[in-house]
Amino acid sequence: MVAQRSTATARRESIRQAAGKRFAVSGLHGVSVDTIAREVGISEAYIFRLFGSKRALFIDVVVTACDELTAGMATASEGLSGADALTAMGHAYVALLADQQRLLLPMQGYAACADPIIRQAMQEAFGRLWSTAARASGSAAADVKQFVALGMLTNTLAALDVDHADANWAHAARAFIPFA
Amino acid sequence: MVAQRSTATARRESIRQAAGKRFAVSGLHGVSVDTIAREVGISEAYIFRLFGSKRALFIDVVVTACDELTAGMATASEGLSGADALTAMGHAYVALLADQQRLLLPMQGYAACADPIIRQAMQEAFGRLWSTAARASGSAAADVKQFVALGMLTNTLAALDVDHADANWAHAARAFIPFA
DNA sequence: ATTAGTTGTGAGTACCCACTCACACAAGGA
DNA sequence: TCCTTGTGTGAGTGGGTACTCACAACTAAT
Repeated sequence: MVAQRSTATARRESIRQAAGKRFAVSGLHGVSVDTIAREVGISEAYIFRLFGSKRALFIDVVVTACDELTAGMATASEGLSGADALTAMGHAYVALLADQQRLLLPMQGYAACADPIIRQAMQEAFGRLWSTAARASGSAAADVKQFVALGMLTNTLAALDVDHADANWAHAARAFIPFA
Repeated sequence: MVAQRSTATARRESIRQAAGKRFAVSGLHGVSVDTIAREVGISEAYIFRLFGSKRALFIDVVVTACDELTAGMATASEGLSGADALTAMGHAYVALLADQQRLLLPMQGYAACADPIIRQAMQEAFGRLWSTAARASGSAAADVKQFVALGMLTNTLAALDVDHADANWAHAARAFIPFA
């Protein structure tokens, strides 16, 4: 019973899509490989053939999400510097942020850092993000840290689903979001 | 074979200790109730008797950690207001932060927010933290958000174990920490 | 048509998990 | 002495989990 043949490359991509969606909300240990396989419409065994292990798939997906954020910010700040660059990156961040998955995946990556191999990968990805922000903005280290900190707060608010929460603090938190 | 009798209250407390330690690094799904039970030196069954479910234990431990942070900040800022209050709370945060567990537990709570019951509890705990910061500092909403954002960044850096990382961005990140 | 390479799976294996329940042991009061 | 109350567990149950492997089916080139 073979529904539809595909190339390994294309399969890998649909697996990444489904895995990203699931890992983002449930984390590494909150979803089984079989669940992801069913969503893609293939067998569990084939995921292991294509990615080797659940951990490898997780790292692939999470690091990609981080690097997309980094790349988006680098593009946005091209030709700018200092506060202008940070503002531009902030806008880029907000634009990417419409897709909550991109915020939740890094957070699930941080949460899974008990595993040394995942931690190593996350340190590198976070380092690229930080360095990109630092390079673009010039030398104002304090601004960079505030910028990255706002990003982390945004991740947290996404996890808390503050958009659908109704409380005083939630309104206050939402109000800040377009952080330029 | 009964090693040592104890009161339920005391048992609950040692379970919270062990569970906090494990949940902090591995998250809700990264550790089994049996592992925690062995660490305490009791049977798995007794944990379920005392806490009802793994989720209830997780919420208990994580929300307690959040509220300890909140309480610490409230105490530190007593009698102060505005920037002074935020500075005092920052110092209090740094003091509590020596125990990384207290930072990692909230983050594991955010990461587990796919579960609506956990999300509800985390929203409330986060709301108390935010409101406390807001009340203490007066009305400068922007400052409050920056303050909370730095806290979130600190959580992330703890997860990444930046203290033991050796890279340019890691040095820069560490440099900021005593954020007054 | 045969071969060789790639895509894909069914059926495991060996173990782990949250949770339950009937029951045991201890201690104080009547 | 019995009885109640609270502390504690052994032995499950039913289902899940990551991962493996022998093998099938399709495709393209010779």
